Amino acid sequence: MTKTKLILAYIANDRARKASFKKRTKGLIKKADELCTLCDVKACAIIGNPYDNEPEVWPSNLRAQQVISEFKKLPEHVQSRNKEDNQSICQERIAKKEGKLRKQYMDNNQKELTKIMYMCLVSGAFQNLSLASSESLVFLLNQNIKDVGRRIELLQNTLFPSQDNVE
Amino acid sequence: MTKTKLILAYIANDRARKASFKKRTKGLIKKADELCTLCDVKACAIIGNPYDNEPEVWPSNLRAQQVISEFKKLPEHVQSRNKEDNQSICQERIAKKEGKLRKQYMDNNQKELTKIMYMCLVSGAFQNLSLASSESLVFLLNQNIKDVGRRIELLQNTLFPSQDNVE
DNA sequence: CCATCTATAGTTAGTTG
DNA sequence: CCAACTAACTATAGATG
Repeated sequence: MTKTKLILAYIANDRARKASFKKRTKGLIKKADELCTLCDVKACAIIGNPYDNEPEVWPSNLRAQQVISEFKKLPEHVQSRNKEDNQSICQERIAKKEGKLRKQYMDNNQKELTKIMYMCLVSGAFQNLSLASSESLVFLLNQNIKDVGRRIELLQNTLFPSQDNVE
Repeated sequence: MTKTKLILAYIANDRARKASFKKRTKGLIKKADELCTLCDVKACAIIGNPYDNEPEVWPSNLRAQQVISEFKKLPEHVQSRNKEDNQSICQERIAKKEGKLRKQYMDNNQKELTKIMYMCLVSGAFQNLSLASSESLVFLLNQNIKDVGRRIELLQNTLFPSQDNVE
């Protein structure tokens, strides 16, 4: 990331990949250290090192082992939540996410239409629109016209205030 | 970090600490994901979660276990490097770092002197300097004078070039 | 290979709804 | 509690020595 926007994909170039690995591993460990200091949590990380036989182990071999052994005690807890509960919690979450997704769809749709509208206004070419797009577009244009009307009214009130409109 | 500069210390405020924990844990996992994608490495992380019985385990419980079990196979390798080697490698590194440290000291010293020099020039008060500082200062001033001399020469050659100096 | 630099992308503390 | 926002911050790709 940076100089050029990050493309999140395997870096084919060997040099670049190695450089990235070193920098990012260092950065990751720094972040982990910060988290530990700021929030006083126990944590560990193991990062396979393609350029060395030994993986990067943080915060230290020993402490990692300790965290891991605590972690291994847990699987029972995980299963102690009964399945019904898990299912209902999941479904709740799914519903919530779906709600957000729908909202996104609508936003996207709105933006798409706005784009089409501007393109039409610039090119003057309205003939290639589908009926559905046309109808949506009419709606959008009407909305914009209303917005402009409101804006004009507001400006008139600001520039030439009457006693009714200004305190 | 941000809005206010990060103070790397335990966050006493409960709300702030929890907020920080959530944001940073998310950020950390994102970074780890990126590292995996970009460099194709195997890795795992376990982060104790003070607000939940279960720790954050990344990339998944199962994959973490796999990475850990591979990691556990390694201690032999670690020890297969004989101690002599380890020691000499360490000493090499220490020597290198010490070299850098000395360089830093010298740089610092130089900067300190430059600061003193400017303060003296501004205030005109040279009487409070130790002998050592005075000697260093004289050296520094002579260097600066030489630098200025070279600069003058360079400028003269640029402004009034003679055949000898310009191609 | 490593260190340093710089511009830009990304992260996040604090705030607000 | 969560999501969104913004203003500071930090991280890092790419270039250079």
